[in-house]
Amino acid sequence: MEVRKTGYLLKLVVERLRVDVDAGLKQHNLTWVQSRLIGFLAYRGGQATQKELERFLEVSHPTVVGIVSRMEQNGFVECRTDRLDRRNKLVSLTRNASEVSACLEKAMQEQDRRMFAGFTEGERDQMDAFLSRIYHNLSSPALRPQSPTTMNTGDNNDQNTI
Amino acid sequence: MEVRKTGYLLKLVVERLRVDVDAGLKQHNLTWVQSRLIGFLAYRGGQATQKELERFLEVSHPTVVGIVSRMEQNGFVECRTDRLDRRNKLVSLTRNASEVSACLEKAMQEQDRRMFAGFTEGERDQMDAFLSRIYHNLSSPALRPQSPTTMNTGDNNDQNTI
DNA sequence: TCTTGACGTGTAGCAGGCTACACATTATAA
DNA sequence: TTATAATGTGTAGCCTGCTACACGTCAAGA
Repeated sequence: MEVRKTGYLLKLVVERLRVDVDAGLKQHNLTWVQSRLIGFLAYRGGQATQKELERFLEVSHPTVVGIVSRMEQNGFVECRTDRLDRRNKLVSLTRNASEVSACLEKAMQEQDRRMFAGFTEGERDQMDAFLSRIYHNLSSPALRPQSPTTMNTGDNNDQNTI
Repeated sequence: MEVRKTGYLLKLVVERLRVDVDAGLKQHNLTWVQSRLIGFLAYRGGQATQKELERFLEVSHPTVVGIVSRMEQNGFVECRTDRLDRRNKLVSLTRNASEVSACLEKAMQEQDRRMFAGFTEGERDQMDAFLSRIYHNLSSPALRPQSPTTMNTGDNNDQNTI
């Protein structure tokens, strides 16, 4: 049976990764994407607009709205309107979240260690290179004869340093 | 900033892959997982129980229930109770789905070609090997000092030939 | 100034994923 | 035979993701 190809293997690995990360994060009452949001805010000095979160997380804006509102409800972030541009909604870390933030960084490193146990430096680099090539293959609409849908394909987010 | 690691790169690639596949499948009013379900049923001669689907798709049973009921509503599958074991729910392809099935196989091959454009045979093999190693690293509970949660870690589905 | 467009956000509704619980049916053991 | 366990399915409720649409705010041009 030809169904289980590399693409599916990729999906399996990512799902396993998500489960794994979520398991470690459960004690903090956080999910993967939420922890990434906290990491980003911490890096940014504790504050960002939803638009910036959207670009960093690379998800749609309604998704950000949902995540932020849940995190606000759980006391991880606070929101207020930007006085300089009232369109912007400023999201900032609460004291509680800032304390959690340090643990998260450690947990991520542990995760990373686990994931690549037995890998040499060169193998990791090669893996990254493969993934980047695949990503770019899938991003380029040029090689795409089958369905010329005018989808989000030409999205100009490709300045991402992936 | 140390947030964009290989794990995240993996996630990005898979997301891109999903978007790409869904775009091609949209014309058939199907999603990725639905197309995989059809592929499996076709391979199985057109029929399987929900439990078998669950194992093949590697998702939870409520997820299967949702997918099957949506596909039933859209006329891709039909369901009936197994007379030999009334616990089983037999899911079978409709004539319509069988016709679509052939297109899907072709689309998947095209997808695969696109994804690995520029890869040598050896590089593909290496990629697969890397992914398998990562998968197993994440699956083994031995290397896991941080949170000894009694989660689904020890799941004995590891006879999967990944 | 006023209109028009761009931009950031919010809401509705959907698909796919999960856990936890409930229930019917079958298998097994006492 | 009957009680109990295992098995397959269903339901409730949650989170993450999407598209499509609506709305307020700011910017730029007429």
